[in-house]
Amino acid sequence: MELGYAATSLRMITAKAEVNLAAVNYHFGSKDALIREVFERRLGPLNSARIAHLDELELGACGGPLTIEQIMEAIVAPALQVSRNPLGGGAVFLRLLGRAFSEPADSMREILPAQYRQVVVRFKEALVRALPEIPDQELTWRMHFMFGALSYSLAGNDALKLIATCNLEGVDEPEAIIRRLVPFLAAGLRAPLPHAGHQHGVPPRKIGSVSGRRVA
Amino acid sequence: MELGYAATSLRMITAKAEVNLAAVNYHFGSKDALIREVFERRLGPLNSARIAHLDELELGACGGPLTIEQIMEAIVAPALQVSRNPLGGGAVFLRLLGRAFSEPADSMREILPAQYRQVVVRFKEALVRALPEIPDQELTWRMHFMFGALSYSLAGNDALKLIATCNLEGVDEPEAIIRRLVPFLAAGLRAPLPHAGHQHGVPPRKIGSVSGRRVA
DNA sequence: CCAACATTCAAACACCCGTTTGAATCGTTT
DNA sequence: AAACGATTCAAACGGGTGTTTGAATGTTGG
Repeated sequence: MELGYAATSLRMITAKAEVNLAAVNYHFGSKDALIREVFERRLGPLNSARIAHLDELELGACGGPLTIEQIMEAIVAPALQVSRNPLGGGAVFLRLLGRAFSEPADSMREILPAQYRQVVVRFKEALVRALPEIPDQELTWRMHFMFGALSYSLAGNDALKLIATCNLEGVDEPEAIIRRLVPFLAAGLRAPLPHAGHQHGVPPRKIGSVSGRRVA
Repeated sequence: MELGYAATSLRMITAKAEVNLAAVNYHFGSKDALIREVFERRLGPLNSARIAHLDELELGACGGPLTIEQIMEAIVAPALQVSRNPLGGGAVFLRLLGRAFSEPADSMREILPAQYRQVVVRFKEALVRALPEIPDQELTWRMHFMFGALSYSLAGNDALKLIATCNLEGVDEPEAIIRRLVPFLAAGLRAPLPHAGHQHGVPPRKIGSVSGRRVA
């Protein structure tokens, strides 16, 4: 979580765990297999809980579409539960998970899609029903943005803390982050379509047309 | 961009550049100084162009507040210009930049805040004037989300391509990404406040209250 | 109690890292 | 042409990496 996959050595890990270096290769086989195990143990139950939560909500809706807020609750509430339970990983695992989404290591690029495939399919279906006026392609993009903002925020990037002009209260509390993020994302998901007549937004031709040659 | 800072060796870089290994230490001093130079050369002009673009728009607005779309144009248009100019870095630099935001290397955590400080201050001011009804704290968070989603999307994370249920057209074209992202973010920035009064937006008791013990 | 297996451990292995060195080469100037 | 600083280059340096090894130590079942 702190240094990234490549820069974190097994010697650091085994020293912190007060365990012999060879133990990880004996019990897991390799560094790759170790990190894979971590995500299977922590992310597996989290994503199962998300799907279970969605199941409950859809059962309660009696076949009708859910609201965006309900769908996001099914994503977010299980994560908050993890963050509140130090034995199940706690807030530290959520930060690790956030970072994992932009981890360049090959192992991670295999692990995450495998772990999220089911979640993505189920939530996509729910979103399609909740937002019938948004085309499929567009919705996929918006889900992409949603996962991006969520993972990025949970990662709690230290670089961006320094960017903030005022002290952000609760940067380290997932609950505070999510309370702010959910309305933001819900509004984004519901955004009017760019080319759908009524909203002029930014004319596509105009974007990038103002000269940027004033660069110092 | 492909492997992250730690996993990319100077031997890979110098081999690709068909240059002697010692050249980077001779001309730059260290690996850290090399990557710092890359960002000063590419990100410096980009952020200067963003500020210049914002200046022009504010000049045209005659002291009145800008629209969200205009503000986002000032952020996005210079980036698109970079992406269209291979000599100035091209789309590859935008992807590198996106990744840099979640790069755990120490050097990066110094470089980015330094490069973005001015940009953040100016755009924050513009947003405060465009959205007077949003409290300062909330707006800082939303800017945070905005930068997060922007960097994440530009990074073009391969992991998430596999998550997509349908083929995303234009994943590799910054223009296509941004055309989709801007309305999403604009709507997010304008989102109604979770609670008209003060703090506790979503009642904490409700979110996450559905039992998650069904976890498999 | 002892054989048989499972685990721990210190040491070594082969390899890659960023950086340094000192000689060879290049370009320019006197 | 000679001298001199700037650059290139192959080689080496010290150190860190993931992984393997083989002996020592636990732990369990007959």
